[in-house]
Amino acid sequence: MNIKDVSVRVGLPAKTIRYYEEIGLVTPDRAANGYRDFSAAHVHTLTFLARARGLGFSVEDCRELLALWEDQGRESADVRTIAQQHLAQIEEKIAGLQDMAATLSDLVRGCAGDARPECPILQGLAGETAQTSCEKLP
Amino acid sequence: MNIKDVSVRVGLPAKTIRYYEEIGLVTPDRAANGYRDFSAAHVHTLTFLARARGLGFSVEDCRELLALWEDQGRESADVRTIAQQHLAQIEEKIAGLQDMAATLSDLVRGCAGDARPECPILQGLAGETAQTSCEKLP
DNA sequence: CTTGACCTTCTAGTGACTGGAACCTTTATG
DNA sequence: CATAAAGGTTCCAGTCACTAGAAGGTCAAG
Repeated sequence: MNIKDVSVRVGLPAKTIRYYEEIGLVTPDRAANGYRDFSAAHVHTLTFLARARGLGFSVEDCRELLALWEDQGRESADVRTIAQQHLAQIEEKIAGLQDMAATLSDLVRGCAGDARPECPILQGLAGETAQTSCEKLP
Repeated sequence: MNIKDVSVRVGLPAKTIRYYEEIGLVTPDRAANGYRDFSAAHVHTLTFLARARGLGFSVEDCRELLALWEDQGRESADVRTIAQQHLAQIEEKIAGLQDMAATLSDLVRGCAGDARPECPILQGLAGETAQTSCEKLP
């Protein structure tokens, strides 16, 4: 199967697939004309990669997961450990973003959004308290 | 003020501050010996940057916000617009991550974490249903 | 035979830094 | 006064995971 068909099937840009070959995540065969030739197994691997990357696993995580995936003798505990670590990271990220969102929406809520130059958002970003006075600056 | 002191004060690595100068976000003076010399205003700008970046604004967002911040005549509506767009982006990200977390924790929950080679996590990542059978593969 | 859609490789750019080398200046200490 | 350390400077290269674009080869349809 040529790269474009694979690309459509697994939902990854052709460029990305070539890149994955470059870094050794897939190694498609080559046809006589030099075109990459992907087997069903390669497509399966790429589907795996697309999904894992979509779930936020880093490429190096993916490499590890792929190795486990292809290793018939691996312990599912290893996989579970990686997944759990990753889950913890995601949850941390979510918490961080929620913090951000809360701060930002506080700032937005305090902002009249009119033509006056006083803007609580900028004041907030500048580290001031969200009041109009500037006298307490350090 | 020398770069290290600024670095400590605003909580940005010296390298980052130099980088911000390179891309034109701050332009500290220079002492006779060639050292960067930061005024209180520069420190204030960097504090602003640290905070805005910490809230996830891109450097280009920051450039825009800085311009608004320094523009006495700007409309607070402009700032509000940027902040709201950003807030929307953050909320999208959170939703995406929550999706991920849900999928992953489903997978983790389904995984015995023992020594058997069947692993629902890998099966899930491979796009299979989380059952032990492989017969329904496309 | 030509057109257009593919394919190939290669180089370079992105964002937002970060690390390291090579060298200069200031300050404290023996 | 010599020296060592702790700071400063510039510049080049690397990170991550692609992405863009150029220059050229190949293939199927009309």
